[in-house]
Amino acid sequence: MMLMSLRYALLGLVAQEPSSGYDLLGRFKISLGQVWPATQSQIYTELTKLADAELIKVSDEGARGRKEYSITDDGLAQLQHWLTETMPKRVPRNEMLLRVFFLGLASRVQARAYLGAVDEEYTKVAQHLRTLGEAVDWDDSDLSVYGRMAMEWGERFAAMNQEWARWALEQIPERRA
Amino acid sequence: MMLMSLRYALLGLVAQEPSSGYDLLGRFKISLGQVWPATQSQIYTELTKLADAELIKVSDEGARGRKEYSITDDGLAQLQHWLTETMPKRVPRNEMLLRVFFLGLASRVQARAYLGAVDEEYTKVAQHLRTLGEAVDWDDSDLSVYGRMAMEWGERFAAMNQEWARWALEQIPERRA
DNA sequence: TCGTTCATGTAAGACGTTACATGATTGT
DNA sequence: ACAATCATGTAACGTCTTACATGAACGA
Repeated sequence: MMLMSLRYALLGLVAQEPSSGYDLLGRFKISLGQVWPATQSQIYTELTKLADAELIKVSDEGARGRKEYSITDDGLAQLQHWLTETMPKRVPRNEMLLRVFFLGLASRVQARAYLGAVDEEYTKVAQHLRTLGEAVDWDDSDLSVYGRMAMEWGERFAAMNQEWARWALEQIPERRA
Repeated sequence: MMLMSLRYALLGLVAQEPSSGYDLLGRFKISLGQVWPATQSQIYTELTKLADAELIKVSDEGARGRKEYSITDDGLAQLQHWLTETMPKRVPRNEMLLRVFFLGLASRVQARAYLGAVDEEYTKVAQHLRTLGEAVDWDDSDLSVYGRMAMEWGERFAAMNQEWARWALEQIPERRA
């Protein structure tokens, strides 16, 4: 069984609101792209496939060749199946942790520098998310509720990484014991 | 600039200890694979490329066509550059969170079931990591120190996800307010 | 008119997964 | 003898990234 998460990401966005490829590109840039990145190339290619499979259909055509897609009944059914009947099975890749495995090949100073950089990085992410969260005015719509949930996860993830990085730094004494 | 994390994962493992493809496959299965999965096919293909690029070399040949690789000076230099001079730039994909974005398309009952399943899933992961951590006897070698660091990250990550899932459940009242 | 934004599409290549294929060695 | 394990390699296909290519419409 193939995974095709991008497929469901697009199906989900189109289900929330009929959109063109260009619209979707923007929505990936500002929100979804932090959770499931996709390039312009990928989006247009997948939209064509989705339309061929009749999971979405062109519901409107506008200026400059704009094609607005809407979800079909079939598409909605598949989306809901994915959402409620399946669970993620891929082990997520983590490049930051991959380096930790090999930190023994660098000096203590370098290892400490790395962990310090991780701490700093997530401090920035945390700040960025806080700013973003304050800029949005959340209401009690589904989009707000679940959007905030994703945002909260991001904040907790950033905090967890910071705390871990600081803890990890303490495991490597600056000078040999 | 290409990313090639698998390349560095293999370089790192070979640097820690000269290994055959088969050896590496085992090490991915028990530890690294939780952070950076790789299949048998990928490992053998990449080892050939690495040897062609002279970042590793065949240092021993054994029974059954076994080829043991060791890292070269060039390979070690590139590995250390990656380790100390570069930082991850990819946005990690998160299929679990992707679904959260679209939970508004399911019923409250289904949304709650999903978050409950996330909680359960990470409870299992947490237990598994605890068991694993107790089974290993950690010493004060680099491999132990940094291995434990990665393990600690996993435990904190699992705990964070559990706490988040429980918090998220509270955001969706069982009955309409 | 001229730069920016809107808008779509394709090609090449890197990276990842699944499946197929083969055979030697070891232990019972 | 036979099963399990050790050991390597390739093919096909799917997914992702980078780059190329084109042009209409809008606003200053």
